[in-house]
Amino acid sequence: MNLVDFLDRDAAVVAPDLLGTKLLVAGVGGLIVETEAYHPDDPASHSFNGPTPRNLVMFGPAGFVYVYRSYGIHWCVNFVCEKEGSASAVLIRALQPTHGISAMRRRRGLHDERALCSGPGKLCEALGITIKQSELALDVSPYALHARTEQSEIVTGVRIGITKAVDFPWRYGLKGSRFVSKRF
DNA sequence: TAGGCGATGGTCT
DNA sequence: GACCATCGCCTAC
Repeated sequence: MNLVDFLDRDAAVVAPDLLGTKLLVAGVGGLIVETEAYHPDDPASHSFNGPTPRNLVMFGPAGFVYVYRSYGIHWCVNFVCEKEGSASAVLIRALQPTHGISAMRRRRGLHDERALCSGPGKLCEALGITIKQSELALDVSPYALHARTEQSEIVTGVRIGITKAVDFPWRYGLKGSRFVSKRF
């Protein structure tokens, strides 16, 4: 697929469309089972208050990766979407591990496969994503994103862990997946 | 299974 | 100096 065309759309369209695609970082990763959309005019979005050194990549073209530190401890990874008007992105919240599971277990210090990537901070640790992997293109090594092979049923819900615009249903998950961070 | 809470540091005001 | 797009451990049931 053409990655830039795929991502250069409304975040609320891209987010559910990403479910079932395969994200790999240096060969380690799995199927995306949970995402959240963040809109340009969304008070909960990092881009809402305009560009800063941290979020600048969100104001660039679609197809790039935005990594930030959350709660001073964790890393979270976003895909930059269309920039029409301002900036938008999709937060990747959970993966179903398929590739490099032994490497993920080593990084996470965990055996339970379900807990390896069931949250934005967890999947970054499992895939080895830090600020060093921010502002890189998604279609260039070490990143790779592969189109899904079959259409999947999608469930929606309210976003998690935010304090603003809490009632927009911009959280998307693969129906019935055991690998999401919280049940819908 | 569900809810409370401490750890911890970059970013912005 | 305050704010957090979290996690994991601990309780209570």
